[in-house]
Amino acid sequence: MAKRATTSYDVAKAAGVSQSAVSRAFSPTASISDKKRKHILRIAREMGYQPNAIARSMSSARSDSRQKSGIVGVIVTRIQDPFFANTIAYFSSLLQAKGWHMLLFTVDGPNDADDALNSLLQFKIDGVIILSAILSDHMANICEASGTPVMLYNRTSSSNGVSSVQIDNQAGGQTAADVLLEAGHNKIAFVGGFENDKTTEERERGFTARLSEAGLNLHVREYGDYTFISGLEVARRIFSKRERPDAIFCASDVMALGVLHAARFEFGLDIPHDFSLIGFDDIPSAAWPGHQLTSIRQPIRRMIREAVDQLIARMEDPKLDPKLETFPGELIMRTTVRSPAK
Amino acid sequence: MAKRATTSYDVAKAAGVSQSAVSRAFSPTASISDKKRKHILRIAREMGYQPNAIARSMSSARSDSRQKSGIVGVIVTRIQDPFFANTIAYFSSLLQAKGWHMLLFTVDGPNDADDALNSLLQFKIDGVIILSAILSDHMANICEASGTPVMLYNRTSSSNGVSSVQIDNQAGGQTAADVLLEAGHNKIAFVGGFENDKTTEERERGFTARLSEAGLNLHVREYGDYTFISGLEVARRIFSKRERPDAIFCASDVMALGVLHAARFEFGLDIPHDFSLIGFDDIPSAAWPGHQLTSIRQPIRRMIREAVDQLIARMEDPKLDPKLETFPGELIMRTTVRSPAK
DNA sequence: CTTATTTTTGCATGCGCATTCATTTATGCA
DNA sequence: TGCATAAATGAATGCGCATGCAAAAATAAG
Repeated sequence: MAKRATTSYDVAKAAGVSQSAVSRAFSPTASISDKKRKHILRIAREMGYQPNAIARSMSSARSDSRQKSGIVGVIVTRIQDPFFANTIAYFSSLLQAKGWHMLLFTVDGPNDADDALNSLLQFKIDGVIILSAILSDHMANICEASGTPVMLYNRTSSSNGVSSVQIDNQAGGQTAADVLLEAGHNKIAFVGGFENDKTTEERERGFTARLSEAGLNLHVREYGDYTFISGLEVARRIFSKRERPDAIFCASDVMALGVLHAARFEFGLDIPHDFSLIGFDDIPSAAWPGHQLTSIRQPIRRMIREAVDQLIARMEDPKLDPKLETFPGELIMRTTVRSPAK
Repeated sequence: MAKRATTSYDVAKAAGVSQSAVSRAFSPTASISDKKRKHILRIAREMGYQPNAIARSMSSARSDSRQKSGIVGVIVTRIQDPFFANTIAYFSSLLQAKGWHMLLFTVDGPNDADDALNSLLQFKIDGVIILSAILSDHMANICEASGTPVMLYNRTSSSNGVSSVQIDNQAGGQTAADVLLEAGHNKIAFVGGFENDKTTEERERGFTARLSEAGLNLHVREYGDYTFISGLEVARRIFSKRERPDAIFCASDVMALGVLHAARFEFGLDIPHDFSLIGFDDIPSAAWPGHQLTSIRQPIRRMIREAVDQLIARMEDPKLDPKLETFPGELIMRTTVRSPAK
């Protein structure tokens, strides 16, 4: 029992028609009589025949200038992070709803996208989405040359042919500073993700710029790695020192929650009485009753919808120019920042 | 500028060799001189040539009985759930480490796997992993017939050719009951995921069986939908009633955390003084300082490793018989169950 | 009923690669 | 140096499908 899958030839023979007819039966726009199509589809179903998507994309390399695989490559870092998990989930459902498939590639660091992309490109994917990782100009050019549109999500780039969708990190940092300043704080700390991370840098820049305007310097600056654990550790370092800050801005909610848990449950501190805390992203757990974390929300649904629409448009019409879009964050006031009327 | 990708013919011409030579240069086992291989690879790199994986899997349909795409299909429900996000992340990294690619398909309900699989099968994937969804016998047969090994994760099945890896839900439920019984509780509640969900059913069965042995009936039984919000809602229902339970077993940590937050921060209850709480899965946030949730841990690393190894083995040797494996859960005692010496 | 037109249909072909087969070239051994 | 053997090479082929093309069938018009 050779497990060869049934092909269009098998179906053709069984239905007493040509292979072309079978092919046309499965192509909605092809010229074929209704009667014959129905007949073929019936036989095909009986035989459990499904067109081979691989072969299909092979042959479509003829007419089109490029093969169409119906596959979008997605490169992602830190998929276990709730923020990214949500993002992927939404990307996936949107892509799927529009008939695209998703080839997922996880990478360790933001600089590993190149290798992953190379690997993905072998599949002649129709487009790529890169989450929170950077792309070398070299790879961008290769994609451009092969006509593969690239969508950078959470990062931006000036390379040719690269679209991007991201949050306004700098403005978000400014907003955070405004809130803390208005609440009357002056010993303010910043907790970043990685030290040389673009996202962290931008949020920090916006934050410190506004502090400077108010004549303030950062009281402490610490870095974690965007995980809860690292938030915990950063907090332990911060609160073990003699002079504690009276406010902390974390570059991500996940880390902010780490700080919150360490402060409340390990140091017995009261938020916002002992210090104010503000995060970034507004992940679902920021809103949990026991957290009530004030945060800068990313409108991820809108952002992802935009990213997908944009990419699909470019996949369907390669001549379209890429767009670089930036969305504003939204301050979500909860209870971890003390009120100005202190 | 026609954006046709460079092919092995292009490289061959540039290198002054035959197309076969180029193909062989990229095939580690092929017979080709070192000198020529190096030369070809150099030219190929310069031209940005990458073998076309699609075409490669097309042609491999010749010798093998089946095409090899190097792609594993993964069908998953509720990807935004932290438990699943972690699971996917680990699946992805393992698969990738072994040179496989992952075509991800998200489905809404546990019964939607059939459609997804049909869609995936068109890509002549080499294997499928189905997370927490069920597969009809019909589809199982189709996979069997096409020689596509199936791995059911978190579910099991007696269909032909289907492997499975799952936690021992029933034993887990029993353990939870034991812990609560030993702590001296007698007004015990169960909170399930979906009402007709296999996982919930099994955990509940093990749990109530043990309670029965101790001469106890469930004090309350409620169902959510495996989300934090639903845990919150269930807790509100439970604690609004006059007679509150003195212990709650939740079919998942996510819901247990919902219950915990509602109880502590909306009802001002003390855990475990007012009631004991136990969850299932042992997700990372169960261990957060402010939660310290007692739970039944799933050894997901080991389980996933096993699932991947098993699937790969079957993809490489289709004659291997599928295995059905069940792993024991491990009780992780934290602080949400009161100690027996009350 | 004939001719012009439109719709259906099958044949043949190529997408990019891996591989078989026959041939050529390099290597080993006496 | 000569012959046997092994390694390297290129030409040709097919994987399963979509599609251009020409021929056939169906339909419309006269």
